[in-house]
Amino acid sequence: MEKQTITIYDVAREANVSMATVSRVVNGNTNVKADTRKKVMDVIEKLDYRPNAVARGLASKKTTSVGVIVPDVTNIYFSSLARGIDDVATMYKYNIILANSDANDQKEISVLNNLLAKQVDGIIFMGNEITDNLRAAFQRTRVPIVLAGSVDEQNTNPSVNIDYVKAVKEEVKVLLDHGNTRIAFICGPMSQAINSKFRLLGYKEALKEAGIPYDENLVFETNNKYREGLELKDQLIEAKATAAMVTDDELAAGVLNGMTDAGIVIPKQFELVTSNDTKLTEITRPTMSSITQPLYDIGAVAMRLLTKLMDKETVEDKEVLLPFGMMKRDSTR
Amino acid sequence: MEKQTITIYDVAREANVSMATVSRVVNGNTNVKADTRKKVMDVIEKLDYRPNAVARGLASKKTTSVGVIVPDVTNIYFSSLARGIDDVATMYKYNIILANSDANDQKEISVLNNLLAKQVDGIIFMGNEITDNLRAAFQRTRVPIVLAGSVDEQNTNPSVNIDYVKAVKEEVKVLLDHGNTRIAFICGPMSQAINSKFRLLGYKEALKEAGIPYDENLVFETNNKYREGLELKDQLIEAKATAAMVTDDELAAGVLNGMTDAGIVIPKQFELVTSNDTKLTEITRPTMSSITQPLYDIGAVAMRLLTKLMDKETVEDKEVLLPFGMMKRDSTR
DNA sequence: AGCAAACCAGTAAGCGGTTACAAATACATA
DNA sequence: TATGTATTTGTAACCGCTTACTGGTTTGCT
Repeated sequence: MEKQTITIYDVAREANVSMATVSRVVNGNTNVKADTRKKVMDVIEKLDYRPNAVARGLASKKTTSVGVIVPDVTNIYFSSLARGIDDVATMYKYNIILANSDANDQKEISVLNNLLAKQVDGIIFMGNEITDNLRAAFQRTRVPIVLAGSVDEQNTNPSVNIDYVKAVKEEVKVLLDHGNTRIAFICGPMSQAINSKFRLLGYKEALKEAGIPYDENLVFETNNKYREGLELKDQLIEAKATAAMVTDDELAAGVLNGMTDAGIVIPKQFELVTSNDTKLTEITRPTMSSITQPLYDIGAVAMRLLTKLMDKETVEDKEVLLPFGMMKRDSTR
Repeated sequence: MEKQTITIYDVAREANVSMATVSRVVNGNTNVKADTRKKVMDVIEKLDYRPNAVARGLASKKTTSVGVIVPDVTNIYFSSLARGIDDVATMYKYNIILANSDANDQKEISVLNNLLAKQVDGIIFMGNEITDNLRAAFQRTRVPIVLAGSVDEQNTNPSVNIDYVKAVKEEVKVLLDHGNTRIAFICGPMSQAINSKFRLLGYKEALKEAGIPYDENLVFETNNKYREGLELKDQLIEAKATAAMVTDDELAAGVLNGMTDAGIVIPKQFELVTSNDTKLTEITRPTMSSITQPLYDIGAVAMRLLTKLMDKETVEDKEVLLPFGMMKRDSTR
């Protein structure tokens, strides 16, 4: 009892016009007389006709789908971006094909190829490490790709971010102003440019301007996991850190709770600043001061940028930096 | 300089075979002589040929894409499910087209139609309120649809869940065992069957067995937002509640922090149990006791079920209930 | 009225694959 | 060697839609 699908032919027959005409009204082509249009629309309505997007895609070479590559949707930083992407995509009649990559080079490439095979019209990539392989794969396709909340030191692709160097620098300065001289820098994988080339730089610059020597023992590289943050307390104490700049909220929550559990009073004895201003910053106790980033907007702007690229509009500014801010909450004095 | 794509024809020509043969080797059809296969594979390799999934989809009427409708990816409960779905989908060579619905009837229906127009092979639906309109739309298509972490009282679609009635009942019993007699039930929209028909029922049953009368004033309906939980403190105090069963972790975090901010010591003066065992339960202080649900697995199993349905395998058990548990943390005594 | 321009609608050739069916080749057996 | 069968491969129709091109109607203007 396969319910057979009705095609453009059925509509054409029923409306006594050619399929070309039906196609025209479906696509809003203006070269159709008003009453013909009406007649066709009525039949479409009556037959509950819905054009087959696959056939359309094949014929027009546009699928109105964009691929979204994300390390892990479960991470609220990325899901926030994804939400912005989806909303704007919907606005422009695109669908998103979402794929988790676990920030794994191999997966990223296989996922990318997969997406390209599906003929997506564009791709939004999140994940901060752009390996040479990946960059090469990016280059090999003519499908526009934009990076969201992710930097590539070589800037081969359009991207939407905030100025991480400056943001970190300013927050570290706040910490310095409070009299801290031993400020820890707790970040994700240094293999990611965003950490090693940008945020760390901001941290160093702030120290430098304050005339405080950079101390490697105050730098902690992690995998951005809550649990890792939790377990950092002893090292932090041993390093005599009195404050920390953390690059991920989950990680920061771990650090916060770990220190608190160790009996350290925050912010009195230890100040902490995090980076992404996700919901988590409000949920922890004490709440966490943070660099504020317009996460949703980063996604939204990236998608908007992508639509322009897909329409072959010329975009002047391919490297968008959105404004950031600082939100003081209870983890700083 | 449009980099032209290479098609199955190019491969056929280059390998001196017909396109049918190429198609066969690409699809792993066994009716191909070993050396022909080799020859074709070499050309595919050499030309870096990747079959056009859209054309394939049109010809074979299978897109290897499944639609995933989710209220909001930003909610960690749903993103956890989504992650399970994606992983299993990838395992079975499917891609997921993700769409946020904001749990809004209108959007859900438009998104559904959209997905169907894209010819997805199946759909996973999350969102607990299945309106008649939506149910009708579900019924109208022959594309298999499974509900993940979402119930429909009328059970018109296969689904994967835990036994919410029982889970809530057991947790409330724990609270009762601790001597609480005024236990609040704080939930999301009652328009969602999962709250009004299942969890509330579990709550009532537990009370009944304990011989405690049901008191409407102890039931709080919200929209599952952190902020709402935060603001519930006065009402909770006024209702003389000494414990609460909460149906969403973000909401619970709000309640927890609200009460704490109001000077109530948890769990000494107020006990709290939440429902989804997401990362949040570990991040709050005190940590939150929770019903444990295999969120990732619910998504994974739902997707696996869907693959069976898409393959037209007969599935005996269309209403999967996964095991749940209880995790005692610091928000209960 | 006559003719060009503007407007509408139809025809048919793809888009890049899958697949039923036919044809060709290989292999086995008598 | 002839014949039957099994195995490979090729041919071509079709999936449902877009769109270039063509031709028929209207409309506007002299």
